[in-house]
Amino acid sequence: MTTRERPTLEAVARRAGVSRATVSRVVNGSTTVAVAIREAVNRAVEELGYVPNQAARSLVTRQTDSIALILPETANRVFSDDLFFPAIIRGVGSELEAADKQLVLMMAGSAAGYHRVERYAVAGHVDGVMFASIHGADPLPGLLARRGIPVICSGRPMLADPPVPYVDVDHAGGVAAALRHLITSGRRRIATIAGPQDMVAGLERLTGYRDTLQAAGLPSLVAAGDFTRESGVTAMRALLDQDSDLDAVFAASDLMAHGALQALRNAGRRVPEDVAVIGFDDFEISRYSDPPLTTVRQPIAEAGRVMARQMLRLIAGDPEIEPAIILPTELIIRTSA
Amino acid sequence: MTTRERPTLEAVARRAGVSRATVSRVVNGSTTVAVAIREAVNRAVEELGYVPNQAARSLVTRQTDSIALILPETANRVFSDDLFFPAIIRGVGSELEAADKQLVLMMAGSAAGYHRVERYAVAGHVDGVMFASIHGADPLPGLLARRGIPVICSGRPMLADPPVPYVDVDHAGGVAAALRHLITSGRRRIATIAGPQDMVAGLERLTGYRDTLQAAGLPSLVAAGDFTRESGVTAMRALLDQDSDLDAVFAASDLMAHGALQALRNAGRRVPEDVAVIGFDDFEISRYSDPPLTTVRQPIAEAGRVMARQMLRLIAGDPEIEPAIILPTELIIRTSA
DNA sequence: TTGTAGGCGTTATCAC
DNA sequence: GTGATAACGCCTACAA
Repeated sequence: MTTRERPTLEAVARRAGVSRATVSRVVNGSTTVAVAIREAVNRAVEELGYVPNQAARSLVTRQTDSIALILPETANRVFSDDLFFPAIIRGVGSELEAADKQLVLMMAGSAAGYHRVERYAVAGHVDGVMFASIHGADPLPGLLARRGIPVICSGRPMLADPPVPYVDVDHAGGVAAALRHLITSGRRRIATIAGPQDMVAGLERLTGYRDTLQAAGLPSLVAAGDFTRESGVTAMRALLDQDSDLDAVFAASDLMAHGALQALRNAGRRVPEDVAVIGFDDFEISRYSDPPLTTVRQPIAEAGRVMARQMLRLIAGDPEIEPAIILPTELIIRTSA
Repeated sequence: MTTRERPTLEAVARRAGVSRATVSRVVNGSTTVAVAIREAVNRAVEELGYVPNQAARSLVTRQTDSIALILPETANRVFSDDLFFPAIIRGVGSELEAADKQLVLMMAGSAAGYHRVERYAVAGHVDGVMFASIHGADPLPGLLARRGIPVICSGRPMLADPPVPYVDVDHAGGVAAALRHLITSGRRRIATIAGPQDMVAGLERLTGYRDTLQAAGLPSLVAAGDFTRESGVTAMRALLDQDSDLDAVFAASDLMAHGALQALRNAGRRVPEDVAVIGFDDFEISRYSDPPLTTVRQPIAEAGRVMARQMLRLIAGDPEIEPAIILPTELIIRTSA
């Protein structure tokens, strides 16, 4: 390991025969430097392999050019086979890359991790913080915002002392479209597998289900899930126990829908002949399920992109950040319903 | 947004009626501070909500307590439905969390992104750099190592000017076990869907296939893939075109195996009756495929954990880092073969 | 257009 | 034990 001493501005200046200030100007792209000198400096930078020390730089500029994305989950949940996080990371990443900002991903599943994240952000390690999802009345977004740190949430924060701008999708509209499709095709005993009720996405999809069925004068039947495939299997079994004649299920996530498909198959039900199934997400794999899944598509990657864009505006000091942006959802009809 | 001024050491010192040096000692947990003073300082820290400025701190300590994990792919590839990256991130993340280090994930798919990553690391933003996978003769690991930055790779780097320590799995052993299983169960026309040949994982699995078949005196039949499901579909079709009587396929990744299952079904072949299929990875979803996939399990998350552990030792200055650690693979027999 | 000099917030080396 | 004080490497008025 060649622990070569890292050259400083000073070293470059000496080599180029100019002052530190001039080197700094060239490095930062100032236009008020004579061409000859600029070239001499650039040559010296090249020869020495000079790269500015980030700590020294941000000590004075108070900027780091990197932005955090908080995943308030354990690594195990974030990167299991749930494709929500990957999609949002993809969206955020592409947008920040275009802006030449560095994305700093942070998993904050444990209490310790949570605290580390807070300190990390407050310590000025990043210029802003985005939240990929929010559990319950999470105090962190408000806390950081109060510290003067730019914050944007994906998903409406349930609590936000200083209101934090957010990006979300139209849960209610998507659910309503799904249920209308089921009702129109003659289904009358429509159950749901709900998502976790400490998350806005889980709450709003369940509310949408209840409201729509009530308006249609149909009974509702609810089983609890947590967005995972396993919980879908369990919930589907519970639903069949409660009403063996149900003819449709709306699952609040694609993974739970896949679990439901599996449980239905094991119970000897045909999909969609006996029971129609609709999910929510439209992950890639839902095109390959057996049968291919009818589902509500939510533009997760797009939400990530929009969130990153809002963050960049916030950091740039744009005073007119929309307090909320709601992206549309769309029913994708395949075979399962 | 309450842009409250961030308190400094100075402010805390004034409030507690001590010097900056003493506050620094307390904050950093020095034991040589009188109890009464320590408490006074802690109170002041609490009241002011003081958090050390990371830039100032690392300017002098030359440490950041964060470690980068480079994903040399576009965000689209990293977080598609390929579960390799999530697994390695999970492993690395859990280990670093335990060590109270911050994991900084960086996607470096584009040339620009690649360059940004290099600068980011050289600028001293992180204490060390891990590579999640390596394409071809990637110069970056060696380049960073030459700069004196601690580097660990997952997967043997093909090029490493100063040799870089790495963690990998036993590709050859896994492939051999898979092929032995096929041969033992009577298969004689065993094809393979190879992975990308610019990656060690792709290379070694193909080599393992060729060597084992040759030793068994069986013919080999190879189609190229790139680890994705789609490439698996295409490759399987090509293989059937070349030898419609083949009776087994070894795919170098689970996703390609899934693609192969799909293509075989579409071609009217039964699995495993007509054609046996074996994959490589053992992702969660492979337990749910139709039929459940026989596959070579590689301990990806464990590789991530080991890699992180080596990195921590490297940073701590441990002089005895193993140049290579190879983790075992295991054949998981399900239904497809 | 270029150079000088002060300061960003910490840590660490000294005396006291 | 505690307090001055000098770095750490860079940016940026301000002067020249």
